[in-house]
This record gives sequence, C-alpha cells and structure tokens, in this order.
Amino acid sequence: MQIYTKKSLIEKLQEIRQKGWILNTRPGNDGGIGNTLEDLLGIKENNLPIPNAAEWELKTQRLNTTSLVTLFHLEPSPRALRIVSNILLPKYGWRHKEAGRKYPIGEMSFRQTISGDRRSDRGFKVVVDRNAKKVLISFDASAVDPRHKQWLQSVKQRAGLGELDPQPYWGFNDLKHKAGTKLLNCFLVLAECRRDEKGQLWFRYSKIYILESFSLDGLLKGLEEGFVFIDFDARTGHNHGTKFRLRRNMLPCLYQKVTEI
DNA sequence: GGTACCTGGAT
DNA sequence: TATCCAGGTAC
Repeated sequence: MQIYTKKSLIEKLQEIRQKGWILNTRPGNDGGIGNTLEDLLGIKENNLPIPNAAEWELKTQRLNTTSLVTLFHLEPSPRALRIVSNILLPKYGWRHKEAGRKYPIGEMSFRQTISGDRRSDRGFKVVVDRNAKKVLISFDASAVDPRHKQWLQSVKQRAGLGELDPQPYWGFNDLKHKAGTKLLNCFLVLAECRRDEKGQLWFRYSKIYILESFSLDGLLKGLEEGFVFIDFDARTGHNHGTKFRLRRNMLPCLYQKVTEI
C-alpha cells in the first residue's frame, strides 16, 4: 500500500496525466474510472473511516457526465433498525424494472435522490434541523405525484400515509466525523473516455484540481439549498448504501481553497 | 454470508 | 434536472 505526501501525489498524478490514454482495468463496473486510477497510484479502495492516501481523498469522474459526485456513504440512524432494508425498501419500495428478468420475480427497488429544497415526486424530502442537530428524512403523502397513485395506494396498505416512523436521520456529529476524516482534503481528477474497436474502455486523466479544507456547514447549506443530495440506492438483493452526493461543479463550494494543477 | 462501506454510472 | 442504476470489498 503506497503512502503519499501531498507533494508526491501531485507529482504522481501529473505523471499519469502525461501518459495519455490508459486502459480500464475494471470492465463492467461504473467505478472503473476511479478504480483504474487507484490501481495506477498503488492504493486500495478504502473501506475504513480513514482517508485514501495520507490525509487526501481522491475523486474521479468522466468529463462528459452530468452524474452526481459521491461524497461518502453513511447509513441513517437509528442504525440498529437497518431502516433502509427493513422499512424503506419493503414498505415504500416498488417493483424493480428488471424483476422477473435480470432479478427474481419479487425484486423491489428503493432508489431516491432527494434534497431539502423540494419534495421528490414520491413525497420525500431532506430536513436540516439545526436545533436537534440532525438531518432527517421526511415523507408527505400529499406531495406524491399522481403518476405514482398506484404506488401510493400500496404504501397506504403497507405503512399508512403518515410521516415516516421512525424518521431516518444523521446526527451533525456523525456527519462531521465522517467528513472530517474522509473528505478534509480532496483531489478531483476528471478524465476523457473512449471505447476502441474491441469495445474496450480507455481513460485520459486530464484535469486535476486540489480542494482543501472541507466545510460541514457548506454541506448542510447545500442540503437546504438543494445542491447536495441524499441518495438511497437499494434493491432487494443489494443495498448499495445511502450516499451524500452533489453536482460536480458544486464540489469546490464545499472547500475553502481550490487549485488547478 | 450479510451489512455497510467503496468505486462510480445513464437517460 | 430528477429518477433511475452498476460491480466490488472489509469485516
């Protein structure tokens, strides 16, 4: 496991940029662009609440995507209830599009990308409660779009149409700890990508930014203002975890210092 | 082996 | 922009 200083990581990333097109080492995985860069750097996917490389986190993304950047994963409290798999998926989920095809006939899905400035079309919203120092998930049946009428009927039978009980939440302290240990400083690397005649995917890591000093208050404001999202990502067979995400061009807004190298 | 994380997507 | 979604690993 390679350990880098800020200086040596900058030099290594500049070397990789210099190399030009590099073959994807993780075919079939959307995360290949990041995993390939980790392989080049000689670092491992980090599954611990510690930073990737010394005190530095690495974020990689395609230049031509509009998809959100994932900041971190953190399951909501109360943790013991395993609320996503035990409540949200079975009581508020819907039939997965591939149920009976790619997945078993009963496969359910609960995928919601939600924020604090409006309700999703299924009635979910993020609430930042500064008094209780919690970020909460709220459900309002009256805000559900008519096109989800049938789903709403099923929710009524499964869970009733009141507020979530209990409401999933994250304590400010939990978020502060997570962000402080994982996201304090960040390299943002953007790559062009192309497929060759054989269908193989290649990346060219061409843009590198250094983001320093993460701000938790920026994250909370982002949730309130609607540019930070909480992304539930569960189906019956695999809960990919609950993520905090945002638009790439807003990532620098969460840091006090931004430099392009 | 299940859970909670990791790496990220397309339309 | 919002609503869907992918494979993989540590413990």
